[in-house]
Amino acid sequence: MKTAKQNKLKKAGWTIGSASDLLELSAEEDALITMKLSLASNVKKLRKAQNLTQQELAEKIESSQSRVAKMEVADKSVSMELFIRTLVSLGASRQQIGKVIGSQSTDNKKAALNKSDDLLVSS
Amino acid sequence: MKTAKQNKLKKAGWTIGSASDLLELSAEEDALITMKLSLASNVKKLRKAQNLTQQELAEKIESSQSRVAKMEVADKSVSMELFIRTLVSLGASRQQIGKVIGSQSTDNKKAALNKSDDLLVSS
DNA sequence: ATTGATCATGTCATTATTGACATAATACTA
DNA sequence: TAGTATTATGTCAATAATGACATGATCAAT
Repeated sequence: MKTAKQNKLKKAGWTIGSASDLLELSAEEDALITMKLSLASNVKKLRKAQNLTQQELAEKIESSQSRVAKMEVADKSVSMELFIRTLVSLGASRQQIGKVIGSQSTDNKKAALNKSDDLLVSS
Repeated sequence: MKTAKQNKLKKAGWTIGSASDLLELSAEEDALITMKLSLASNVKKLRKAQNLTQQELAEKIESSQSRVAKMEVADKSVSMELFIRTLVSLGASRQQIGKVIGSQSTDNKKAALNKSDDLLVSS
């Protein structure tokens, strides 16, 4: 329960903010970070499901490959705004995005979208 | 189906972006805006449910009364990030926030949170 | 009507987020 | 072994979002 999420976070540039000794998250920080991790893994999942390269997705959303990469590793420099705009561009509905935000990313592999639904193909 | 949402949007500073003659939203713009409208109305709803003034909420989230006001009218200058941080501060769970994002705001009165649940009291 | 409390709107300097670029690291294929 | 495609990381100038402040607008209650 310790280093699983935390390594990933330190790597992505997150400083586990305010509290005590080291690496203790407030419930609120945790909620935000959990959301971003889930958004990140779902961006990657949807991109791959549509056989897009990061470069191609970048063009679709009028951004750059490097920013897409940062998204997918949940770099702290990427905002909710960008995550969500990207998922929308990938064809995710509000409802699906809602689910992504409300669920865990299962930290590595298993994406949060499609726990019951399955992959959308979009426009 | 025309001026209901659109007046509110123009007032909040939204320029109905790219497309044709006037006031036509792309599906993607619409999704984003719908999310923000729903977030906005739920911030207001939760704040009131906890009998907080905008000023008090502002202190809680370390912001200002004016920014809270802008949130609640879905001003275009407020980001997803702030909406979500605010709801979290008001005690909303990821799941609840997910629901808010996935549902309509019913444009005026009826908030999206608690379609089945009901008001949370938080910390 | 006047006051007092609350909410709305405009502006601005500071900070955060952005796309772009370079370049490193990691696959994948031959 | 390369060689090529794809993804990761660092940096930075440009833009967007922020909190703060001033000032209006609304609404009660007396």
